[in-house]
Amino acid sequence: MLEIKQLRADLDQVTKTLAKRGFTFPVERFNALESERKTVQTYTQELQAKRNASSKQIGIAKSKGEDASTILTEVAQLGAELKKTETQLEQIQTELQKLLLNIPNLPHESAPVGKSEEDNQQTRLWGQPRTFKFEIQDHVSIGEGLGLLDFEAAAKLSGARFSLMTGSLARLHRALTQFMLDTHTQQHGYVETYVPYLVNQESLRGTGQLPKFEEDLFAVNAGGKKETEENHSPAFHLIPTAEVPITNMVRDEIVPLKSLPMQFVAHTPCFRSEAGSYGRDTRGLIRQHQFDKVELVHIVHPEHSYEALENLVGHAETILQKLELPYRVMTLCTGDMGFSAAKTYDIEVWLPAQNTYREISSCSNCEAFQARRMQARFRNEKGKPELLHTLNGSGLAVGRTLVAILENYQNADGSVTIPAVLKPYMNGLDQLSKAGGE
RNA sequence: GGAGACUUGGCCGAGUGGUCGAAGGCGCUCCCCUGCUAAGGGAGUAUGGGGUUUAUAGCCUCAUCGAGGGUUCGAAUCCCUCAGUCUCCGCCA
Repeated sequence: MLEIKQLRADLDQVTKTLAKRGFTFPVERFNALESERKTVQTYTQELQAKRNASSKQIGIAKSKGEDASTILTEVAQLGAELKKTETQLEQIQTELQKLLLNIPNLPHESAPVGKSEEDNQQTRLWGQPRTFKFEIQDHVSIGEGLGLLDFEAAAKLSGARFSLMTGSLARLHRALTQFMLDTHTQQHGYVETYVPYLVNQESLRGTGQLPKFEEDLFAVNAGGKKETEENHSPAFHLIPTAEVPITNMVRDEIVPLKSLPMQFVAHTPCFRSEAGSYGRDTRGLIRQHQFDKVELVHIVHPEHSYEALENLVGHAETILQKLELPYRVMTLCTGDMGFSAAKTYDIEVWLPAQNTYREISSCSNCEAFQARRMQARFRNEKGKPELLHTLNGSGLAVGRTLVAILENYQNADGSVTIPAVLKPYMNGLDQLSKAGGE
């Protein structure tokens, strides 16, 4: 959410900046609502002040044993008018709030201006894609060939966009998350957290998934219960990323200055409906309704958030470097960034079978955008509450990392070499092979 | 699932219809006193919004005592709904 004061003071600039990401700010509607709000609010508050003063008079009079009936009848007449104008004010503010909640964050000035994916800028390139002397397979053929990956079974259990892994492949998946968590907690100073996978609407509004992106989520109700009657909304949503529960830890909090910066890491499953991506990445593990991710979140002082963003990306990159997987870092252009982000780096890993780099991590500085929605603050140097800056990034998407390992570490005989850093997590196993089904 | 108790400011805790945004205590900040320490004295100490303003200064004002609704001229106090916490019983991994 943007600061309404900024909109009032500098609407032109805001509109221009938002245009960079292809968003058209509803200027006329905003101005109309704002001026209406101002009149109605001022009037309402005048009436309220009058009522409060008179009620106080009545109290004083009664305590002295005097007669208060004159004032009483006077105030009684205020009632209806007040109720009317209060209702009106509430409606206007709801409308304004709705408008504000649907406006994306302002892109940072360092974000390259552009329309789509095409305009993203390559910022770093690491590692050299391996050259294969044999006909390579994609991760689906490799996994299925080894008898460790079964999409048919997954489809039977749940449907499309689910997967089932068994034996050493399932273990490799687990090994990856352990390795990531250990690296981040032991080498990068993150606090490990275990979080709820079902969250309420306030949390989703806080990080920006609601109200605009409800169709991307899975909604959940307690057994037998339908949507609650009042607002027709489900009790919970499954988290689309651990960013939601972790970041919302500071919602409605004023944290002491000395507790900053905070760095949290959590491993969770993520659930996404993938509405609007029909037909895209239908094969394999790339785009699933359920996938695991190790998520990194920073809660920081506003002055240090861009420094924190660089660190965050670096932490995610470390994982790929240790796994010796080639990747590149892309700075997303204004048109390709997510709703809440002011600046985003994507890390893309090399996938030989697709002969391209694919997103495996997305690291964003949301500045105060989420904090303002969440009322997440800290007590600054002057002792005043001030909005925090929040950042999040994948470190990394586990399923896609698994895909990258299968494809980059594949051998001519269909086996897959286990990356050196993962061996300790695999009980010393060297490779995934048909016999290695455990 | 059943029965009961409860939810007030950073913390503890008073407050059952009226000058209550809220006594008192602790903590914290500043000042004074005491040559250190201990003790003592004084002042201050919630958050969000609106108006005014060059101003995140000041002034005026509104809202907030778990959340939402209601009764009333007036609600922390009364009524309803929901959420959460605690105790006991049942069930369960």
